[in-house]
Amino acid sequence: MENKRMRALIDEINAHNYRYYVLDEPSVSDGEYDKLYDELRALEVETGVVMPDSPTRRVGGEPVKGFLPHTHLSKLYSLDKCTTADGLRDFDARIKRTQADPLYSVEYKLDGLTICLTYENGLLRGAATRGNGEVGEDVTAQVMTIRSVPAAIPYRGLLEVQGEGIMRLSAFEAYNRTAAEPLKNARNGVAGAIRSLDPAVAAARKLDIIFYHVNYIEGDTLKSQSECLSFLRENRFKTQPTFVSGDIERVIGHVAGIERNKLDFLIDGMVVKLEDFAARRALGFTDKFPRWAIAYKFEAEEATTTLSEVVFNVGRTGKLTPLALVEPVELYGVTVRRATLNNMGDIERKNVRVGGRVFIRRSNDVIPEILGAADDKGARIEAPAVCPACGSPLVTVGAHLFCENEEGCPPQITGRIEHYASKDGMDLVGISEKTIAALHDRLGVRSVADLYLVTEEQLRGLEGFKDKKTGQFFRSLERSKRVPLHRFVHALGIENVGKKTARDLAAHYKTMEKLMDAEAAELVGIEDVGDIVAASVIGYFEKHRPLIQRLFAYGVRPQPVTQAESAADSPYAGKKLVVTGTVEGYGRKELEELIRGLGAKPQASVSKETDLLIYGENAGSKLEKARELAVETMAAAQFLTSILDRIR
DNA sequence: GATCCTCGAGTTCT
DNA sequence: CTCGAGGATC
Repeated sequence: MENKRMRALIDEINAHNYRYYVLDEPSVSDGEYDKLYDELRALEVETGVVMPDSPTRRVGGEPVKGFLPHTHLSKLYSLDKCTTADGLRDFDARIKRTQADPLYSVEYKLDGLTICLTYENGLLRGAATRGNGEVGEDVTAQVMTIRSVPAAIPYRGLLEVQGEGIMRLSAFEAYNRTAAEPLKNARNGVAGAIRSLDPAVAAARKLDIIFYHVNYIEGDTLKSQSECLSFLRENRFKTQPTFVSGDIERVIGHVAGIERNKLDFLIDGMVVKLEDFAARRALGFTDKFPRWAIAYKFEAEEATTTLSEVVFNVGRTGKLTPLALVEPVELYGVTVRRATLNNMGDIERKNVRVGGRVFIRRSNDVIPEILGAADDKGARIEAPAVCPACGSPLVTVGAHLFCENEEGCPPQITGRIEHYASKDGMDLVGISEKTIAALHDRLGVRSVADLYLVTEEQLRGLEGFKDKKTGQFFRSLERSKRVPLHRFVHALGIENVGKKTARDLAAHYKTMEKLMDAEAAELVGIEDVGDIVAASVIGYFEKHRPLIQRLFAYGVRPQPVTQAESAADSPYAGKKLVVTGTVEGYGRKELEELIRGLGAKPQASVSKETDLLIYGENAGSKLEKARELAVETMAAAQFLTSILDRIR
């Protein structure tokens, strides 16, 4: 009985919320609304039942301990961009090479935080940030506090929708009128709130969210952007008006006519997308961007400031990078004190001088960049004659200056150790930049091999190294002794050998011993390895064989990544997996082999014991059954992406 | 030899 | 993200 009344109350309150927060057409007085809400809350307390789409879940709840990773159902791409009308004309020309009469839809490029919502059976399952496009962070508790996010929708299938979380300027100003600590700008207002572990922060900022894309829908039933937007609206998502035209000149006119300062939210440009989905599919994607959309970005906010000094930093490769220190200046809410100047050529081109004024902006609103000189005052910037860190003579290679004192130049030594310890290298958790500096200065650590000679007694002598950090230090080093070969090769920091080339080399040679004896002819035979990379590899081992032998002596044994060994740390190890549907490029047998290779068990049918169902094209009853039994599911394409590292 | 794409290396601030 | 440069391709 109570349940029935609760259901009715929830539906009524959600309907009022929808009209108020999404349609902006209030339908009840505050008093009436509060009455319904209080009655619902009382019933929930009485029965101890809180339904999944209850509005009382929106108040924020307890702070969370940390963000869990969330894997998106399909990859979220970023957009290619341009800053001029000609950029849009080029885009139009590229499209017209393959599409006869393209139709474009144009919308605001909102300046906030991209958020991705997953719905299943009509209920909000979770919310995540964009992250790297494949894996984001689960921010469900934070996003739940946004009133325009529907807790329940009419559509029943599996759905992932994408929107931009924003803080309206009116909300931003209202917040700052009373806040103890005012926000610097509306964008930081959203990003900070969503990234705060305490959902109450998000609740207090009165955020909003506007949707523009269906990232995943069962059966791919949508045919165009306008259908996509109608679908979103029918399912109670807030959308923005779009401008549609097939004439790029009209698109340019529309974009030029936008009056940013009349809007109640921040935008940093306009997005032009191909309207028709079949046309989009025909164009496809580059590695990073869809070929069927482009972001036209407005000029970034610029400021002028005084360049007070130029210092030269030395990196792990010995490369000197000029860094401009400027009078602190506010740009998009953060105080900028430094900006890179890349190289001497860059300084010449920009004609900047110490003591003179310079134009500065944050490129892509993130990394500070000096655009050029704003006056002709100040003193010329001279290239240093010797290394600022060690006093050695310098050489010029291409556009850059280098210090060749590999063994005796402190920033080069610590830089190499930092690279070795980095996440993509040996992943020495707890051996940070600071720790490495202390090891270098206080304990005389001069190479990555020296790390393994540090004693507990020595470490405890350093500031801040009590039980916890000391334990972590030695555990990290111990763990590193069984690192996969490709990570070890990357960690060495061989010139021109990064993550991808390290992987290729490891896959080809299988063991460190064979790689160390590699010959030029064979190296060049490997795809994407040419004369220069081959010479780097051979040169490295000629010089550093003793270092590697020391590492071997201390117990470092890089592991060839065979299937059996990759299984141990596979996230799928020991899990029961079922495959359904067809997967392009893979036979059923091959997939089963792949699954075994991950240390998982392939099964024929879905049961409640199943850990994960992987579905390809034309998936049928197994997928339905998995949903019924609440078995986790994953698109085949995504599964394959997630194990890319382990296939070779 | 020019052009496109991809990779490596270095980049700021909170 | 941006730059410069290596590799592949025509």
